[in-house]
Amino acid sequence: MTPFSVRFKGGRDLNSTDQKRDVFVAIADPTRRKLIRLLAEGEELPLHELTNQFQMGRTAVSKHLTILKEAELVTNRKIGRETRFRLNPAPLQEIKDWLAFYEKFWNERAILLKNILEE
Amino acid sequence: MTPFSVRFKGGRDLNSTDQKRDVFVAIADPTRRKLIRLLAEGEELPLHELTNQFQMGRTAVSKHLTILKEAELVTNRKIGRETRFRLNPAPLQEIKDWLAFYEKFWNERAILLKNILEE
DNA sequence: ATTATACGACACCTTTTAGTGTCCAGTCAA
DNA sequence: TTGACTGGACACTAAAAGGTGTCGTATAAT
Repeated sequence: MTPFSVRFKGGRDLNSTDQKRDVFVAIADPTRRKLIRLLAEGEELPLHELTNQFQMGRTAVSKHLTILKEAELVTNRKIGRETRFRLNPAPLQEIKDWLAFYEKFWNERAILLKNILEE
Repeated sequence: MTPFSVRFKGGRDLNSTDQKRDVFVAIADPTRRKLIRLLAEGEELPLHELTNQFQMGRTAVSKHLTILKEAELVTNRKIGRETRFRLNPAPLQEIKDWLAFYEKFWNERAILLKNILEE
């Protein structure tokens, strides 16, 4: 193991580990959904303040935030000694689009059920 | 009366060990999303036919279907020697509701961005 | 009656996930 | 300057996830 293992996956630009996470995976974890909720309400929050809202340690929360960041659901910047996080809801659009496709199926189903009941 | 179990939102339901899976987790896996897609298009499909659509073995597909079933996204019944699966899109409503809450945030954000651009 | 198909139930393996604790470096406050 | 916050970077671990192969048993086909 090299001390600084640089791994670009597909010719990514920039320095940081831009792992490109699946949004579906990102929102699958309840802790991460709670983080999203907190950031939606709290505008911009530092790590330690977010950590206060959980029973787990700072490291764990930080990791969750990293995953959210990789899914681009969150951005962060350093202010003094703290790192403040902000929600970016845009990637949720993908979920919405995915759902939209199936919406017609549960409408069809509802109509079907209604017809059956009317017989 | 349908031969397979009818389910309601909060109500208890019939025989099996209903593990109650998180819908968010259920849709996090791409294989399971593809299964949902196939079942949406295919009405009612047996396991072996679903398995044909993947490179993995039958056992793996079956496990994914179990998870979908535990999330109540899928129902199944035995016809002769085959087990046929059917989509139940209803639980997707939970995802939709969850998204709806954040929709206002990305609208606010869009408005904010628009205002900035107009300056 | 025999053979092929479909699938549940296991046992098993590897990788990922979600958490921990420790160490070190900036930053702020006294 | 000293000392307390804040958090990044590891190293490590237990459990869950996602696969595999095999065996036994209904069912269907010949």
